[in-house]
Amino acid sequence: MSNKNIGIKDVAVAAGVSVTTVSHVLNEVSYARISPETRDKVRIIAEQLGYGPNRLAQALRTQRTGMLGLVSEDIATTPHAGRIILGADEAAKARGYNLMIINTSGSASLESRRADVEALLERRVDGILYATMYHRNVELPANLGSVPSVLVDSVAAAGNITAVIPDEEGGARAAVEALLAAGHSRIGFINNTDDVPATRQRLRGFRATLTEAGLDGAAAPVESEVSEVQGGYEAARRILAREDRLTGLFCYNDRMAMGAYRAAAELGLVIPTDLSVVGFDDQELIAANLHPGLTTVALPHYEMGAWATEHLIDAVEGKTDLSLMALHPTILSCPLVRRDSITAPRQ
Amino acid sequence: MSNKNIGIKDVAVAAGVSVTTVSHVLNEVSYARISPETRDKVRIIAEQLGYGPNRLAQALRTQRTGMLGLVSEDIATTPHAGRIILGADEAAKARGYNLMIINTSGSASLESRRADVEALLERRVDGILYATMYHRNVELPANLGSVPSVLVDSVAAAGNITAVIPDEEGGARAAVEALLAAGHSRIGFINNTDDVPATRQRLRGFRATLTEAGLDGAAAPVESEVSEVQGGYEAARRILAREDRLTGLFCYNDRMAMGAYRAAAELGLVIPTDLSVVGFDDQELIAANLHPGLTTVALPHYEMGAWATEHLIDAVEGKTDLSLMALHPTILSCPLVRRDSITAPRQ
DNA sequence: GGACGTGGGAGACAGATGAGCAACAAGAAC
DNA sequence: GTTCTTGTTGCTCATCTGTCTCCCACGTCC
Repeated sequence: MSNKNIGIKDVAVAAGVSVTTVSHVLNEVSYARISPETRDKVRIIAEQLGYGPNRLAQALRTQRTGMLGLVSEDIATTPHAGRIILGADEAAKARGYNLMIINTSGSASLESRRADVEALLERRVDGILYATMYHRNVELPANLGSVPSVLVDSVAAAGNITAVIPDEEGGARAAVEALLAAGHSRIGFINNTDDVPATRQRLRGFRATLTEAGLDGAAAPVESEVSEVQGGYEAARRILAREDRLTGLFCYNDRMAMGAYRAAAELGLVIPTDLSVVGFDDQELIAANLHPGLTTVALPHYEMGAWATEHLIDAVEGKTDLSLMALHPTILSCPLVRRDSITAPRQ
Repeated sequence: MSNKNIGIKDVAVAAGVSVTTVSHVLNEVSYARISPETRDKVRIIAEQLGYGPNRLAQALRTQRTGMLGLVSEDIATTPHAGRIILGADEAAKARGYNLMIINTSGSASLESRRADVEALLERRVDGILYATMYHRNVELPANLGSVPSVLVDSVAAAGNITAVIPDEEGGARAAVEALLAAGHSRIGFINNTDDVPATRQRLRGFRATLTEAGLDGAAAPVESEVSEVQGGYEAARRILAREDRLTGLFCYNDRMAMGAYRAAAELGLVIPTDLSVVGFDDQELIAANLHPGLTTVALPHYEMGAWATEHLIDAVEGKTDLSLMALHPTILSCPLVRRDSITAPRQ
C-alpha cells in the first residue's frame, strides 16, 4: 500500500533525522557515514510509511531519468513489434529502466518522426531505441543523435548510428542446408520482389549454399512475387511447374510458404513427402499452425530488442562508446526452427 | 535541432526579460498581461534557441506528468496487444500524453504485478491502463487504485474499476445472423473449453440467435475443444460427422476455424459451397490468408485501447468520474468482417 | 490617487550532494 | 596529569535541478 503523498521529508521527520540522512541511507551513498542503528531506523520507517522516491524529482536533480524511449514502427501490424518490445522491456527492467513507447508508421514523414523523437527528448529519456518492422535502410530524424541511440532491425541510411540486424544470409544458409542435409538436390527459392536487404541477402545465401554443396547455385530456380500468401501461391505454381520436378522449396517468408502449401495441395503434392518446404520469419500463428508444421528460420526480434537495450544502457552509463559500434551493424543469427515440413526426397 | 541544454532561463536572458515572462508567454497564461511585442520576441527567441520545456521540471511543479502507464499482458504473444497499444497511443498523443509501457504476464504473481504498477506510480504517471490479452476476470494489485485506472479487455474481480470489454454475445449474434441470412438452417458451433466470459457469451449468442430465428437453439450442435488449430480440427471432425449434415459452422476463433478448414478439406467439403464458416477475432494473419478468406468477427482492440485512454484522460483532467462508470463495464461492439467463407447452402 | 498596463521576485515542487560542524577519542607536547 | 592537536564518526545546511504561480512593483494616465 504505498502512499504517494509520502516524501523523503516525512520519513526524515518520523525518523528524527534530516532529509540528507534519509537520502544517504536509501541511496546507500558510499561516502556517507551513518551508524548502522540510524540506517536501520530510517529503512524501517521508510518501509512502514510506504515511501517510494519521486523519480521525477530524482531525475531533475541527477539528470538521469532511467527512461528509454522506444520509437516503434507499426506496432499493430505484425507480432514482430511485440517481440522487440518484450526483449527491450525485459532487458530494461532488469537494469532498472523503463520504456516510453511511441508508435510511428513506416511511411510517416520525417517531420512527424522528428516530432516523436522530440517528445521523447522533452521527457529527457536517457536514450532512444528506434525499431523498424523489417530490415532496411532508414532515413532518421536528425534529433535522434542528441542522446545515445540504437537502431533495431535496420541500418541508418547515413550509417552513423549503432544498429542491430538479423543475419539474413546465415538464415537462408541454414534453411538450404536443412534441405540439403535431408538429401534434396533440386531446390528452388521463391523470393520477395521488394528491393530490401533481406531479399538480396537471402538470395545470396540460397545460391552460395547450393554452390558450396557442389550444385549449380547460379542456375538454381528462383521465382519472385509480392511477399504475401497470394504471391507465394503464384510463385510456387510457377516454380513447381518446371520440368525438373523440384523436391525442396525455400520460401522468402512464412506467408509465401503458406501460399506454397496451397499450390502444392492443388498440384496433388503432399508435404513433406513430395515436397519439402522451409519458410522464414517463424510467425507462430502461421508456421506452427500449418499442416504439417512449417520448418522455418526465426528472426531474432526478441534478441535484437534485448541486445539494443543492453548496449544502449551501457552507453548511457558510460560503459560503452556507441560511436565505435556504429561503424558496422551487429548481426544476430537466425536459427532454424524445425517442424515437420522437411523429409528425405522420394527415390 | 533542439538543444536540450537550453532552459527557460536562457531564453529569458536572450530576450531581455524575466523567466516569469517567458513562462507566461509560452504557456499562454490567461491572466498574464504582456505586450504583443514582448510575446513575439520571446517566442521567436525560444524558437531560435530550440527551446523545449523540461517536462520533468514541469511535472514536478504542476503535479502532472502527462504520462499514462500501460500494463500490458503478453505483448509478444498475440497481435492483439499491438492493437490495444496503437489505440491507446494515438488517443494519448492526440491529447498530449505519452505512454509508459510495462509488460507483464497473464500468469505473473500478484506481487510482481504490484511491483510493475509501483514502478509506474514512482514515475508519477497520471493514470494507468491495465490491458489483458483476452476477456476475463482479473485480480488486480491493490495499488492500482491510487491513481485513475481503466481496465482493457477484462473486468476486475473486485468489480471496482472502470472497464471496457468486447460485446462477445453481439459478435456471436452477428456471426450466426450472417449464416442465417445466407440461408443456412443447420448450423453448428465449435466452442472453446476454457471457462471464460467469451466462451459462455458466444455460446449464448449462438443459441439465442438461432432460437429467435425459429430454430431450436437449445438443441443446436456444439462441440468444445482447446481453442487452437488442432482443437478446431478435432471439434470440426466430430461436428461434421453428424447425420444431419451441417452447412454452416461458427467457430470460437480464427485458429479453430483454421482447423475446421483442414477438417473440411479432408472430408471433401469445399468452403463455402459445401460448408460456410465464420470465425472470431479477425486475426489478419490467419483470416485474410486462409483460402477462401475467412469471414469473421473482429474484436475491437484498437477501439478499446482508444476508449480506455480517452476516458482515463477525462478522469485525469477531472472531466469524468470513473467511479461512476465502474459500476458496469462498457461494452464495445464486435463487427463482422466479410470475406469469402459464407455463401448460400446447396439445395 | 486609483486603475490599468507590464512585468519581475520569490518560493515551491522532491530529492541529491558537496561542504561543514559538533562531539568525542587517541596521541602528542608540556 | 593537563592541554592541545589531529582525526574520525555521525549527521546537517545550503544549494541546485527547471518550471510554475501567487503576489507585488513600477510607471502612466485620467
